[in-house]
Amino acid sequence: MSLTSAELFATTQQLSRSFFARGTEEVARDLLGTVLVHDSPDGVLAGRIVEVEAYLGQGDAAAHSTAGRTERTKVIFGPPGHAYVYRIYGIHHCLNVVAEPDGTPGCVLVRAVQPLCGVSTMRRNRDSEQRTKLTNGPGKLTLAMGIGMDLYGADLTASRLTVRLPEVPSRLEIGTSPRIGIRKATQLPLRYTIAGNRYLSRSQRAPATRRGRVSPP
DNA sequence: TTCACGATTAGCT
DNA sequence: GCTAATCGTGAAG
Repeated sequence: MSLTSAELFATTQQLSRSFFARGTEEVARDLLGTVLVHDSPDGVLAGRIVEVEAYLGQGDAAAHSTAGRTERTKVIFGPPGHAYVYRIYGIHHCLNVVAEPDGTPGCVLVRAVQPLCGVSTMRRNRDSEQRTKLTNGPGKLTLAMGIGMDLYGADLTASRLTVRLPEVPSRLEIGTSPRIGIRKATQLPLRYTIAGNRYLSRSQRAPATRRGRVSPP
């Protein structure tokens, strides 16, 4: 289903800072079902968040913040509700939502959304037709929605990039599984999905199939 | 200055 | 299942 931007704004409300100023895992789960909105030069682009991953500030070897505060990761250590955007493999961008109170690291990777607004623009941005494959991956959704490094640090409670809560809440069955594509801390169950949603990056994944040494018997 | 690497994707076999 | 594409970041020299 598609919405006009007027319908979108009429049926959702802006999330406040306090929503993001909580534990990363809690924020991650609660982001499912909310709507990511980019008021872009090409019009309003929006998608319902259906898949996320939590990256913890402590005890999580896979999190970028584990190496400490750097130029790239400084926003993760700052106030919650801001965008951590980074480039991966020199090719794609990934979007994270900063969680936890100011000074405490923690963020949530947005891995997939369900297109709601501006679908024709998303098709053009992605040079792809099939609706379910426009935004079903972290690199795909940023391209489809026109999200790049210019939005690094953007305030998700008041900027061109925001997150909004549907006024009519829906009951969600939340799936939990290990995170995808990482080399470290591969077993932690920090990936959350809206179970059975058609717009997920993968419906299910077997336990890490990364190449590497297998311990001898 | 150099260098290894990665929270991905598309297009193969 | 396998791999190329492609480059900013950050640590080391």
